[in-house]
Amino acid sequence: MDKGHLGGGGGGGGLLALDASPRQLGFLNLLSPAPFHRSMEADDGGGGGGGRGRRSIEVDFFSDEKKNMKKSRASAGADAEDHKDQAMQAELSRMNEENQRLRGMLTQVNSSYHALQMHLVALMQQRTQMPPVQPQQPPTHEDGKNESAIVPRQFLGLGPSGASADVAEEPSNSSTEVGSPRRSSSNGNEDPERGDNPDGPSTAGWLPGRGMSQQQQQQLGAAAKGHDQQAQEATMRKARVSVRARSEAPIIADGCQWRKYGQKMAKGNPCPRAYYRCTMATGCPVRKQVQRCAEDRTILITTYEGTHNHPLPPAAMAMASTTSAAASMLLSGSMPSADGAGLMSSNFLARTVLPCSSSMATISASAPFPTVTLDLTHAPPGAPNAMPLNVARPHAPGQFHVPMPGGGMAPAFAMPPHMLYNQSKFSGLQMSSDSVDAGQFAQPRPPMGLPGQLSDTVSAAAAAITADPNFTVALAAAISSIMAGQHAAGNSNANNSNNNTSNNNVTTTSNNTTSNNTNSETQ
DNA sequence: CGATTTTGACCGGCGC
DNA sequence: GCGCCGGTCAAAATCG
Repeated sequence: MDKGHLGGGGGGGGLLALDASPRQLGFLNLLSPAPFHRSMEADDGGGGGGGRGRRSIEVDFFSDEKKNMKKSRASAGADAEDHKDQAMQAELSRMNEENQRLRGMLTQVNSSYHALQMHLVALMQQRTQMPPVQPQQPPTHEDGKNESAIVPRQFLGLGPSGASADVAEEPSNSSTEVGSPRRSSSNGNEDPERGDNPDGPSTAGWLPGRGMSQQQQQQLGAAAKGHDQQAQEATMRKARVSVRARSEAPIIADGCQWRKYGQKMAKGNPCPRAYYRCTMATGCPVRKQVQRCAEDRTILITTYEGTHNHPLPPAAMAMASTTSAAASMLLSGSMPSADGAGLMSSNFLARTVLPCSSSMATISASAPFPTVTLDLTHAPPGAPNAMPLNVARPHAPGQFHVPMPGGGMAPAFAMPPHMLYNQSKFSGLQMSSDSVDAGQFAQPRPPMGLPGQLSDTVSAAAAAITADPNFTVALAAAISSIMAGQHAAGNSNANNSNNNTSNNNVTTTSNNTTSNNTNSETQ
């Protein structure tokens, strides 16, 4: 299906798919010959039937170059055609050079990304094969032993299926879902994976929402674990990851293919909320809600729910991993209600995301579902439209807003930015010099050893790219997911050190009930 | 023709 | 029990 690449394939609707196909995904396709651009739809949703009436907008990050060329052309004027030609050619050649350099940079970035990706996969595999109880785990964390066993899996595959299926079969991260929908009616049955796991309605991760929960939960209960499991599962289904990013596009390009299945006017927000379902695989439980912020319509709020149950392209994996990671954090006991814990995980997330976007990570307890919010609305340093958003954003009582060092607020943990990388267990990422470049990318700075002009060019390119919410989201997702993996692995460390007590607190919230083995539930 | 979007209707949860 | 609201379904429309 090459039809729509985006948003669900664009198909009938003519939607441009910002999101979808890996091919088009800017983040991954930095190397593509065509200028880095993304297409987008203007306007949220509204529109009349089936994509008609929709208009698409192409955003070209190199448009400035084009403009400049035009300008130069105009200035040349009629008087000197020769000069004009010469100037044009000079300009062109210069542009070509810059282009090549940019491509080189992009190649580097890409390779860095792949390196990260590989590392992530390696980590995931390690975690998968790792025995439940880790040797280094501090003895003190008694309750945590379950977690230690579990969390990694959550990272790998939050879902029930994740426990078994993911290890053996799934190449990518995937597996179960964090949150989830309810009614499966059509989907549930079709799900191929479910067929594979007969025992697990529960396993499948995607449980038909409302209606099903009872029946299947009954089955589950009978099967074994009982209420705890049920509760946990429920929580899993409900855990959500919300990403706030500045984007004119109707949806964030996260590398997945989405199909819109509904749109509703949400109370208190003039902008409609759109509901999307992942269509990369039949029966994929992942859904997302897209809505513009009522206060600032340039901000796109994308809420992910669930974990993909199919292999994902790298780009999609980043976001998918993030949702899993975030959910795992939620489930690992660091709930919002738990002060220390929430703060801890919030900070963790914040630190995770910080490097690339100076954003905020928020964990919301007030929401109906445990939600981790990644606020990427703060453009990276050097980015054109950096606008503090949090100012306008009301802080709900139940939410923890973790100030990011780059965000103008006092750092939760007083540590120099560079420490964030290291202390965030970023060491794992620094497997190659290239990875470091990724960091550069995140925090634009003049590349070393590059000529002045080039460095400017690179900075500009970096700024342009990082300014793209899609990129920041993807990068943030990748990093956060990796970190989450570390976190999960070292859960004993992270949680134990700070959250041990939190486990107790967790119980108060419905969310928290899930703290135990999520994965095992499947069987 | 197949895939997708749109949109009204439906369902279930929740608060009163 | 009733109404509100969020989320989903599914028929119709549309596009490539």
